Amino acid sequence: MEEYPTKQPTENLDDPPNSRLFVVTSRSITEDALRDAFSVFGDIQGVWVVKDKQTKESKGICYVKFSKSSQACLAMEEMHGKQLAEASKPVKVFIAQSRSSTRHRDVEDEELTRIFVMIPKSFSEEDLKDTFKEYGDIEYCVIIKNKFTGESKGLGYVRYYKPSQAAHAIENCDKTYRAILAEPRTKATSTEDYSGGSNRGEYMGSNDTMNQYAPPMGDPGNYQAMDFRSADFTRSLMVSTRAAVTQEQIFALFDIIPGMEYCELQRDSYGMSKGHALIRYSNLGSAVYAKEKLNGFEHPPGNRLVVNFVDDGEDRNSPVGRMAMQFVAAQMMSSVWNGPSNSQVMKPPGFSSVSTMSRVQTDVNLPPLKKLAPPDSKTKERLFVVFSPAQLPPDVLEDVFCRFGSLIEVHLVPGRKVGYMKYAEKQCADDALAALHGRVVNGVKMKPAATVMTLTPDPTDRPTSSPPPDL
DNA sequence: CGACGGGACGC
DNA sequence: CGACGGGACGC
Repeated sequence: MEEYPTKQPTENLDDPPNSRLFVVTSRSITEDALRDAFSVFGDIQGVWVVKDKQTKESKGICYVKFSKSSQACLAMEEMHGKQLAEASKPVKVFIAQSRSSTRHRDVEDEELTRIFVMIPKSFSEEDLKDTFKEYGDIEYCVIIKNKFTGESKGLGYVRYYKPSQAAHAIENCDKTYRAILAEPRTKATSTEDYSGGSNRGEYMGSNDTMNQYAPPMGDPGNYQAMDFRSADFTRSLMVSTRAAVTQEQIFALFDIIPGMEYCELQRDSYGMSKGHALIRYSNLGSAVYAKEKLNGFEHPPGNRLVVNFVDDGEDRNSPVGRMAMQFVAAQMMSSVWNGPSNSQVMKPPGFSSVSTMSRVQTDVNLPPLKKLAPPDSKTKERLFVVFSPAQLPPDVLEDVFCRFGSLIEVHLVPGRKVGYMKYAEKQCADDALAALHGRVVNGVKMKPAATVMTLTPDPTDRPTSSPPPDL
């Protein structure tokens, strides 16, 4: 009759996301008491009371895993503050931090009540509300619009009052909405007041510009003393990656440069990498230096990281920015020679040769690199490319296919040996096709072919010359 | 304040 | 031979 196994594999703890509770309670509360109290809210997959290794006594902490996030959220909402037994202290109930996360602050309702959805461009905020109100009371709906034209970008936010409502929406709404929990806004400007009612005032009370929710992850070490360190010079970087990387990998890489105060890989609702990480250093120099050295760094090999400043309109090439960077560089060099002046570990092997290696080996005589066309360029031609024996990494493909000009985007079909190269000019696509058909890059044979555009193009736009070879 | 076990897959 | 993703908030 083991309906509810107490154990489950570690890899299921966060699946689905936010389906596990962190419960702080009296040390006297037993697993059975917890199970009794929480099982009415859903299917419990496991209960674990954390005990002292030696004494085997409960530490007053436990985890309760549900099969669904909505069940866990409901249990949290209903049980928080309740007494599980006579004379026991009221329980505190939170959604457990995912096991892969290194953060230590509680998961707040703020992070669990807003969803992010893809909607038809024709949707008004009223339509959005009407669609999602069946899952719970909505505090507000917002559609992301073009700032100038006011046209919808087909994306929206829905804020519910309770985490269980947001979870319910994510679990049950039509898949085409692709509902996920919204990432909290990154800049804590905090004076938002959508409701007129309950004031979400967690951010109030901090009257300086230091960031309130930065876990002190890096060790600022000796560099705090430098003149460049001040809230005014605090700078953030955005790291983009196309291949999967872990939070730990990004952390380790950017922690090489002293002064990292914040590092978070942004995740989607399934806990996978979304391809972006936010890094913040305590000072401008470290941020400038990190971008200088790590932009283009391949990690893992073949996956080029792109590092940019989070755009705030500041000029990084200002004399003070360069001085700040040189200051950090000098500190790091001296630390390499003299040994670390603090607990920080410097540089991985090959650090100095960042981004100097070519990642493309081919017999094709390639033209030089060309800039990509802007992402919003209209696609005039797509090449359908078949790879053998396997796909090439997207950054390698971008490197190769951009060289004929006007490349907008590389798109690989997941799990298949094919992909698309989008071009803003037909001639460029034709040139790439002619130069690359049947050629080998990094041991992979490529067979690009022109595709039929679904949106019928202007006939005057299609020259009759140079038909695709070999087809 | 209050954060992560014990035991060991299966053809 | 082969075939279709994505996605972020005026401070």
